[in-house]
Amino acid sequence: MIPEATVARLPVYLRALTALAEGGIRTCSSEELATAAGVNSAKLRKDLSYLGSYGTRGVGYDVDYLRYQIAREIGVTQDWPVVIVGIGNLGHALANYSGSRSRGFRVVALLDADPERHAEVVAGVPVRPFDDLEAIASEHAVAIGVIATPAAAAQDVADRMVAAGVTSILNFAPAVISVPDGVDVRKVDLSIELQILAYHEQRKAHEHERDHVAAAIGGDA
Amino acid sequence: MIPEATVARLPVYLRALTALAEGGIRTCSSEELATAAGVNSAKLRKDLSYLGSYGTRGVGYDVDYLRYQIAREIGVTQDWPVVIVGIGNLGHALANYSGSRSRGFRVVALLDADPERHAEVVAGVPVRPFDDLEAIASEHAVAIGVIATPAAAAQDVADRMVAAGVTSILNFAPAVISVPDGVDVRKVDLSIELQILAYHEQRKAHEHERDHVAAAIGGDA
DNA sequence: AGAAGTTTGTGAATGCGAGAACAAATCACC
DNA sequence: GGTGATTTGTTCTCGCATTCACAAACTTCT
Ligand SMILES: NC(=O)c1ccc[n+]([C@@H]2O[C@H](COP(=O)([O-])OP(=O)(O)OC[C@H]3O[C@@H](n4cnc5c(N)ncnc54)[C@H](O)[C@@H]3O)[C@@H](O)[C@H]2O)c1
Ligand SMILES: NC(=O)c1ccc[n+]([C@@H]2O[C@H](COP(=O)([O-])OP(=O)(O)OC[C@H]3O[C@@H](n4cnc5c(N)ncnc54)[C@H](O)[C@@H]3O)[C@@H](O)[C@H]2O)c1
Repeated sequence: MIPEATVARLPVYLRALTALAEGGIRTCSSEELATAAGVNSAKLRKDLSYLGSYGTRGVGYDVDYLRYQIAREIGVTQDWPVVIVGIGNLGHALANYSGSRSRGFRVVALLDADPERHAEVVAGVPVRPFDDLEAIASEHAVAIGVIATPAAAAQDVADRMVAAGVTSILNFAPAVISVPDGVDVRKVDLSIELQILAYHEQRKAHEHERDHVAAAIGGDA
Repeated sequence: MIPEATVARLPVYLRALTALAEGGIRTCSSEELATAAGVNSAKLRKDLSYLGSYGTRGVGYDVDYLRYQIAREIGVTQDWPVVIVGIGNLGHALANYSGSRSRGFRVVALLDADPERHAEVVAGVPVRPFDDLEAIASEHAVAIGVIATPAAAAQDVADRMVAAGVTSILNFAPAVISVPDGVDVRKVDLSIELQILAYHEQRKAHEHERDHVAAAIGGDA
C-alpha cells in the first residue's frame, strides 16, 4: 500500500523523468531527479522504495526503466477514457489540453446541456448533449469524469456520472460534491489557491510592518 | 501561527458561509457548516479556534460575523491586484473567471508575448505585451502573478515576475519553477490530478480482479 | 584483488495533523 | 433562579509524513 502523499508525487517524478529522457539523459541519481522534481532527495528515495528497488547503488536510476515502472504503478501505460462535462471557457481549455499534451488519457466525449454548443467540435471531438452521458459511459467504459460546469450544476452532474458508472471525478466547479463510498473526487479550485497565496502575502506585509516599527523604535534596543 | 492545513481550508469555509448567507441563514452550528464545507465538525472547530473564539456555546456561529473574520484573516477584505501571463486557452478562461466570480482579487493586466494577441480585450481587460510587466507591477504594486504560458516559458516568466516585485505565484504550467526564499509558489496541474485518479482507478480494478479470483477459487475457503 | 569513493534503500527520530472526547459556557424553559 | 439541553473550545491520543543518518551495495582506480 503506497501512502497517499507518495501517490501525489509520483506523477511529478514521471514528468521529471520524461524531461530528462527528452534531454538525452540515460541515468540519474536521486539527487538529480529530486532537483528536477523540486523535492528533497531523501523523500524521493523513500517514495521510490514503496514501488520496489529499481535503482543501483553507486550508480543511480536508469531513466527509461524507472519511468516505465512509475507509469505502470500509476496506471498510465494504458489509456483511460475520460468525459468532460461543461464545455464553456474552462471546458474548451481542458479539451484542448487533454487532447494534445497528456499521455495516459483519451477524451472520448465532450458534453454540454446547452443545445447551442452541440454544433461545435473542440480538438477533434464533437460537443454532444449531456443526456448522452449514460450511452457514452457504458460504450467506452468511462471511469473518469471531469466537471467544468457552473457550481450550481456540479452535484447533479456528479450524481449522473456516478449513476453512469464513473468512479473518479475531477471537479473544477467551486462546489462541494458528495458521492458514495468507492468514488474518488479531487477538486481544482483557482480561487482557493489565490486565497491561500493572499493569506501568505498578508502575513509578509504584516511582518514588514513589524520590522519598520521595530526600526523606528530603535534598531539596537 | 495558523497551521498550513488550516489555511488551505479557510477559503472553503468562507465559500460555505457565503452560500449559507445567500440562502438567508443567519446562524449555523459547527456541524452544519462542516457539512456544507465537506469536512469533519471537530476539524472545523479546531481550525476556527486558531482564529479566535467567534462562536457562542449552545448557539453556534453568526454567519456574517464569522465570514468577515475569516475573510479578514485570509486577507480578502481588500482587493489584491493580480497579473495573468499567457493568454491562450487557459489564460482566457482564467481572465473570464477571476473577473466575474472571485471577490478579493482584481485582474489589473493580461500579458502575452505573442503580438497577435495584443489587439484583444478579455473580460474588459486589454492584452498587453509581456515586456510591460515591470511597469504594470510597480504601478499597481502587484504581489500576485498567475502563469498560464507553456511549460518551457514558465521559469523565465517566474524570474521576470520576481524581479518585478511579485512574491506569490500561481503556476498552471506543468513545470517545476524555482524562486528565491520569501516567494510563494502554488501549482495547479490537471494531468497530475488525472494521474492520481488513474492510480486509484487501477487499484479498484485490481481489487475487483482479486475478488473474482477469490470467488472462482471458492468463496467459503 | 583491494581500497576509496558513490549512491541507494531503510530504520529511527521528530514533527504535524486528524479525530475522539469532554469540560465550560450559553440558552430555553419552567 | 435553577435545571436540562445544546454547542463550542480544547486537551489528549494516535497515525502519518518528513527528514536524518548510515549500512549495504556497486563502481572505479590502482
Ligand atoms: N474559467 C476558469 O478559469 C475557472 C477557473 C476555476 C474554476 N472555474 C469553474 O469552472 C466552471 C466552468 O467555468 P467556465 O468559465 O467554463 O464557465 P462557463 O459558463 O463558460 O461554462 C459552463 C458550461 O457548462 C454548461 N452547463 C451548465 N449546466 C450544465 C449541466 N447541468 N450539464 C452540462 N453542462 C452544463 C454550460 O452550458 C456552459 O457551456 C465554473 O464552475 C467555474 O466557477 C472556472
Ligand atoms: N488548457 C488547459 O486546460 C490546461 C490545463 C492545465 C495546464 N495547462 C497548462 O497551462 C499552460 C497554458 O495552456 P494553454 O492551453 O492556454 O496554452 P496556449 O498555447 O493556448 O497558450 C499559451 C499562451 O502563452 C503565450 N506565451 C508563450 N510564451 C510566453 C512568454 N514567454 N511570455 C508570455 N506569454 C507567453 C502564448 O503566446 C500563448 O498565448 C500550458 O503550460 C498548459 O500545459 C493548460
